[in-house]
Amino acid sequence: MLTFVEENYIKALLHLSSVDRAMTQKAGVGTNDLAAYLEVKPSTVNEMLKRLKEKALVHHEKYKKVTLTETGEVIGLKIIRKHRLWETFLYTKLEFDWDEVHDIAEQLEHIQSDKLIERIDKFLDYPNYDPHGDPIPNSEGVLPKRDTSRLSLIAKDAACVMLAVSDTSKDFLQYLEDLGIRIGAEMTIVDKISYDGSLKIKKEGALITLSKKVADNILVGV
Amino acid sequence: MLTFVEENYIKALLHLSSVDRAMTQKAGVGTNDLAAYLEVKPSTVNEMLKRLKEKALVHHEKYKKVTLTETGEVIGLKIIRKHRLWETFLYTKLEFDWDEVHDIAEQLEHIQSDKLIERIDKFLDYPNYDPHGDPIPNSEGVLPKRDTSRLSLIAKDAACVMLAVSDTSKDFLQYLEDLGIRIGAEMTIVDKISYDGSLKIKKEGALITLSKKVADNILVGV
DNA sequence: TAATAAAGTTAGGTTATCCTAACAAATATA
DNA sequence: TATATTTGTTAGGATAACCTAACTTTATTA
Repeated sequence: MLTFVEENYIKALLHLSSVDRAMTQKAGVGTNDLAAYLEVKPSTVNEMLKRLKEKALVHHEKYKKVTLTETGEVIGLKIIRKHRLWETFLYTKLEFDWDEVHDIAEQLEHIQSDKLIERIDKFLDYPNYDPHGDPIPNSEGVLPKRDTSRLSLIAKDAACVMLAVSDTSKDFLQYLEDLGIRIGAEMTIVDKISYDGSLKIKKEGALITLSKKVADNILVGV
Repeated sequence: MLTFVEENYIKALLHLSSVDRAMTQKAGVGTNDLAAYLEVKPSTVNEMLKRLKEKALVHHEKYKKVTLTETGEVIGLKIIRKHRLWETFLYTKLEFDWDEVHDIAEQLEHIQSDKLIERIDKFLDYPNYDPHGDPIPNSEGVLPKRDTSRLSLIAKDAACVMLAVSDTSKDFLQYLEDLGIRIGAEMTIVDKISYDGSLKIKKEGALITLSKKVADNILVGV
């Protein structure tokens, strides 16, 4: 049985290594990056890594990068599963907004009961994606797969549909909400400004201008 | 903000002092009793009481009994409210059995979000009693009141309806389940055996014999 | 490649929560 | 009421998770 804090380290490692994996090939995570992400000091991380290594949840050699073991990754995926199922529950059953669910799910994801999470899954009718469009691992830890692309990379005049966001900060989510941009929205790229990478889209007849930063964090399918 | 453990001490104090209050007048709780209930050593309790006193949650003087302050009691009632609402959620929405809900609710009751608990309350349509018949404090901490009596104290030939249990152990709850005795069941006392205090009841035409211990833990209304 | 900067580690300290063992006060009983 | 028993407290120690400060290794760059 892992502590609350140990679970957070595992989850952080999974998060940081898949962020990485998207660009490079599976580099492992640095002590400092992990410390920054968890908002603790590197020495604290070091100590914890020692413990996680003893528990065979991470690979770690002095002065090298950290990676999760097979076991560590399975545990991490289970926590992600719980987090995303709870978010979905809060959003669909309790009518929370999509920018409110993350913080509460951060707490709920640590509840220990396999039976509970399977019942929640059933209660929600086995959803594949959470309110931010993130995939929910099934009970075996397998993620549903689908192709997504950053909106900023879509060609001019192409049509696409919004599938997910890659930033779940309140600021960003509330901004999208204000613009009426939500998951499932269909849009067409009307223009791309090469100067600053911003783009103009058409959604339900309306024209909207989005900065590159915003367009980078919107994931779409074609 | 209280820690998980501090919350458990408050809840234990509330529980032990209301158990007491039922018999005497409001005696306060002893260090040893609290330690036994929480399954820690008296010295640990002592240390914690010092901290809770600093936070103005308990009254405590050396070698005397402990009582909750006004603030402490309000906090305790809030935790009880959360516990019982979660139990009700698990029972009515996720189809858990009444002997399964307690352990999971012990974890869920520590989730910090007023909005969440109010939404759960609404989702359940503002229940007054949990699956064991225990009253759920409202958002002001006020308990719904009603008269109950131990089944063991009901007169021969009297009819009554089961309202609650005063023991929520798995053993007891499963035994009642097996006997088909559940909340809302109507029954009549057919016979009382003075030798051992056991009694014979009639429920839906069937005769059932209950030990004094069992009858003590069934709460009924007339 | 040598110097500097960045990243990672170690040593020693703090707090919350637990423990055991020894002691003190209060209560029960002979 | 004197003694024994129960109840409550104190002292000192352990572990998890954090910290700062000093140090070592690796990476960068002049």
